[in-house]
Amino acid sequence: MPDREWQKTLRKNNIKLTTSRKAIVEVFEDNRKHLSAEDVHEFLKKRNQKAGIATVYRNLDLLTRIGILHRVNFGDGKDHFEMTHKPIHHHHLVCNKCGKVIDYSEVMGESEFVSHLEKELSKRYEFKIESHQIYFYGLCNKCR
Amino acid sequence: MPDREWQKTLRKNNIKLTTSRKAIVEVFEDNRKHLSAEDVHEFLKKRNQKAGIATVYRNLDLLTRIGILHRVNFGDGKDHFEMTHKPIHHHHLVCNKCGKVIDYSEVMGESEFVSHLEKELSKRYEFKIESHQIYFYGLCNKCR
DNA sequence: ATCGTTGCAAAGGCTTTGCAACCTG
DNA sequence: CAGGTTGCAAAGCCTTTGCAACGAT
Repeated sequence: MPDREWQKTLRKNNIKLTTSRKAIVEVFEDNRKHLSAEDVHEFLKKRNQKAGIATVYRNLDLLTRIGILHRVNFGDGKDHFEMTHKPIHHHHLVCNKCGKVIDYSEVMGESEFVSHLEKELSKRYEFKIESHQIYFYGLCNKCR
Repeated sequence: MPDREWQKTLRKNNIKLTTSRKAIVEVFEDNRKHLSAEDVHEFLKKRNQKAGIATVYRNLDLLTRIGILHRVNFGDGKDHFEMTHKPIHHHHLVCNKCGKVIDYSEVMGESEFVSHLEKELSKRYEFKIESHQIYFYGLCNKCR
């Protein structure tokens, strides 16, 4: 089986492919969602691939630093992570009442507009933009 | 002196205008920035309007719930707050290296585009959108 | 064999909470 | 005067860290 993209990234950064590390990335591959450290920890337990919670934190941080994961924040007091290379680039809708998070993507013209914004801002502030996140907050269909 | 807008909001929600509460909002009025609870606490000390840190937290939360403040997150592990009704609506650029945050506004076409997005998303997900936030991450001019 | 990585438990940082005293409307 | 609000200290949560044992290259 050929290396997956993220394994190349590990090698390129001289990072070892340990059992826990591999298992953690696989949780995200099988679970295309924004998981908290505790979520990941739980998923690993279910698969009998237990890793200490400290290991989970250390790896989420490391994988974020080298660009395999993204850190997102929904205002619930903990960090969440998701794979950077999802099939489709997306953003989030967060319910202010129940905390539910909806991923959305493919709104017509959005990516073009974001490119326009990035170009304008990087020029205006001499800022090298590497990523962006858009959040909409409100009430979901159940909470309205 | 006529009531300021936020004082009406307090009254409307049956919330008392206490000394600490007033002082906290004034910190934001004089300091149009994204402050953490600790920042606010410090500013109050400087003005000899000390309030316990718990009071600061409780009020930041309350003021956020009734819409006078907005909660923003820059990935530094603590919440930051800013006045909702700034003279100009704005978003943030966050430096991944030094953590510096730049407020920006008035990029041509941005507000029109966001309205378009909101309309589309609220229809698609039956979601009542109340606010939004856009973050760009990258390297500031000093860190590049 | 080397040096990164792991687990555990302890420590740390931010935020929330219980409770009695206090203050606003 | 009633009920919201405050201060203080303790407790709660999420996250990080020290250190010895372990494991990938």
